[in-house]
Amino acid sequence: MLVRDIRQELERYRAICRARGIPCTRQRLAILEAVLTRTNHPTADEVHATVTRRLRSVSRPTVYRVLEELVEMGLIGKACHPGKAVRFDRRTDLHHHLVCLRCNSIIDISDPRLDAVQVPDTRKYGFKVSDFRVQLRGLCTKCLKREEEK
Amino acid sequence: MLVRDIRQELERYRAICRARGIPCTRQRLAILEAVLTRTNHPTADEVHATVTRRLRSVSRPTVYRVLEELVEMGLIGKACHPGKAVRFDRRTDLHHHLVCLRCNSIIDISDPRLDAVQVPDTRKYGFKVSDFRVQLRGLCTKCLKREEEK
DNA sequence: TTAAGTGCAAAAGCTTTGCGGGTAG
DNA sequence: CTACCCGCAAAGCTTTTGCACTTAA
Repeated sequence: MLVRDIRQELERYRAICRARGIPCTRQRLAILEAVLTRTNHPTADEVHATVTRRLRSVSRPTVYRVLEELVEMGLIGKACHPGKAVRFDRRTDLHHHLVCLRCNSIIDISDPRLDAVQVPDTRKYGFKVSDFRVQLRGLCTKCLKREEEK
Repeated sequence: MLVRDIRQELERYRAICRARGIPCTRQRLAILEAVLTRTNHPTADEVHATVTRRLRSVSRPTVYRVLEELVEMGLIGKACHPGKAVRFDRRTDLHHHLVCLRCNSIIDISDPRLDAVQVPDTRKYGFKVSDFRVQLRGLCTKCLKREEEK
């Protein structure tokens, strides 16, 4: 993500906070910036590590609380993955994922043909679809290499 | 899954164990059966609860170990989801998921149009795709209802 | 018989909660 | 000034590890 776009997102966040009467603290801004700056799909703990590099003594509970709040606000998303720690996604627009079944890492991909998926009727499940992701599952470079070494 | 199919899968498991010289214990059979019998996508803990109903005193570590082993063998899969506890999937064939972003529940769906997704070239990422899932994300019946009540 | 599997206990890893002091508006 | 946020500590879940005993083949 470009520095310009990150600034813009942070400004948008400030506006939303003002509108809702939520205090826009240094911690909140640093946490959002940490997610937007990353190119992968970090866990809460990884975000915490990034944030504390700049702003010492931001606590883990605050990171968890704020990340959840940012998801609620729709500024970031949660990524679907096969592992155990929740992973966050700086992108909320239509895009897709390469998911490594060995190390659970996720890589973003964009492809117009994947965007063109026809969402089927899910009314019989009582389920309301808001968006979709195509997950291409397999092995990433690292895990592939380790596999070959065996 | 039909009782007949479950029997068949268990038999297949026995054969694989024999071939590999792995002891086919009561615990292993009970754990595989527990996953195959469920219609949802249980966590390891939920599998443990199901198993201990029949076979008292199967330990949690055993459930975790065996589930991982079954995934390695390709008899069951892991489901991608936005939550924190790993979820298992009795189906390993091509199918897709409705994923609730509120409660992380997963519902299987089959749709020929979703199966027809054209997998793009991922060589530039060094990533080897083995299969794919389309994840339709949104809110399940329960969470939708709770949302309306607010 | 014997190699491997299992249960137990404990530790490690991830996430949430409650509360008193601190701070943005 | 005041309501809300934050850090701390502690608890709660989820998963893994090491070891001695048991068991399938």
